[in-house]
Amino acid sequence: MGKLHEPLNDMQNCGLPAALEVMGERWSFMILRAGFNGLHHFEEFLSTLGIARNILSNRLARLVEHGIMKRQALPEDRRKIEYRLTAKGLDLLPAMLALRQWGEKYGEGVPSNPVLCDERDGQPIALIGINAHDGRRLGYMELEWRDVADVGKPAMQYEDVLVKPELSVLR
Amino acid sequence: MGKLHEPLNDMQNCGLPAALEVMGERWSFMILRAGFNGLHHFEEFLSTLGIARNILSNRLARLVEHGIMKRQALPEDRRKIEYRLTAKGLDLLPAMLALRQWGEKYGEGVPSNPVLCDERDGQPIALIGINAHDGRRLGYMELEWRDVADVGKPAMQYEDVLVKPELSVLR
DNA sequence: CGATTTGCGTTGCTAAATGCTACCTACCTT
DNA sequence: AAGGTAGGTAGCATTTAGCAACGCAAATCG
Repeated sequence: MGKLHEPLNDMQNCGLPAALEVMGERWSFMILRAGFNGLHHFEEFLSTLGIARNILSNRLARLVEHGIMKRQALPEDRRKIEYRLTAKGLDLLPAMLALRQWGEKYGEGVPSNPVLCDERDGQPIALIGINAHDGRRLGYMELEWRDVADVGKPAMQYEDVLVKPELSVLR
Repeated sequence: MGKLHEPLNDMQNCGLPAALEVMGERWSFMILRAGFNGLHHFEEFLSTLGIARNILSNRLARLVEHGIMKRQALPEDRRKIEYRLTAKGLDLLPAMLALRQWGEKYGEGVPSNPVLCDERDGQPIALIGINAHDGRRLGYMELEWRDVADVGKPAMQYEDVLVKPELSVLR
C-alpha cells in the first residue's frame, strides 16, 4: 500500500502536466479544433469561436510560443497573418478526437454530424482507444504501470507492479 | 470555400465543447489521473496534487455532478468520503493517455517512467492514434468529415466533403 | 495622392476564477 | 470530555477572462 502511490509523488515526471501547460488553458482546444477545420486567420477564429479579441491574441501567441502553431504574414497581403498547425499541433489530433468522442457519447443533444471518416472507404473512424503493440484492443483491466526495467518481462515475474489503473468500477 | 466553414457555425454541435465543460477546467485532468492511480480521498488528492482545498472541493463536486466520479461515505468511518471514477470517468482514459503521450513526446525532461503496459505480455501500449473501423492506422491525410448521409459511399461519389482536416503541414 | 477600410493587436476597466490561510463541523479515538 | 482526523467553508489577495474602445500598419478606393 505504501508503494501504490509512489509514482504520484513525482507528478511532474508525467507528460500530462506538460501537455496541460498549454492545452489546459481555456480556448486552446477550441482554437486547435478550428485550426484543424481549415481556419487560419485571426478574424476567422474570432468570429467562429466567440472568444474575446485580447484572449484570442494571447492564446495564439502562446500556441505559437509552444510550437503548436506557426505564425506567418502572407506575402501578397502583409496585414494577413496565417496561423497554421505545426507537426506538433497536428499530433494533438488523437487527443482531441478522443475528447470529442467522449463528449459526443455522454453529451446531451450532440448530433455527431459531420462524422470523421476514412476517405478510402467512407466509413467512420473507430472509437479512439487503447491498443497493445500488436494492435489488440485493451480494456482498463488489462493495463498496469511498469517500471521501465520491468518492461517485457512476463506477468508476475518482475519486481513490482507500481500502480494498476482503477479497476474497481463496480464498487 | 463557402461550404468549407459550415460545420464551424454550429460549433455547439460538437462533442468537444461538451467535453471541455468539465474537463477543460483547471485541475480536472490531474484529479482524474490521480483517480486512475488509486487515490480516492480528499486529503490524498490534496497532498499529492498541490491544489488548494476550496478548489479541490469545488472540482470534486463538479466531477460528481457531471457523473465522472461518484461520492460515497464509507460505512466503517463516515468521515471518510470515497471518490471513485464512474464508467463515464473511466471512459476518459484514452483521451488522458493521448494527452499524456503527447506531453511526453514533446515535453522537456519527461522520463516516461513508469510505462503503461499490457499486463499480458508486459509490452508498452501502442501510441494512441486514429484507426479505421477495420483497425488500419490512419494519418491526417486519410481523413475527411462527411455528412452522415454520405457515410459509406465510395470516395468522390457523395455530395460534399465538408471539411478536410488540416493537410498542409508543409506550407 | 489623401481618405477609408481591413486585419491584427493593445489598453483600460470589470467580472470571474484561482490560491492561501484560517476556521468550522461531524465523527472517531482515548 | 479531550483531542485528533476527514472533509468542507469563508474571507481576502492574486490571476485570468471578458468587453469595449483605441492604435496602427498595410491595402484599397476615389
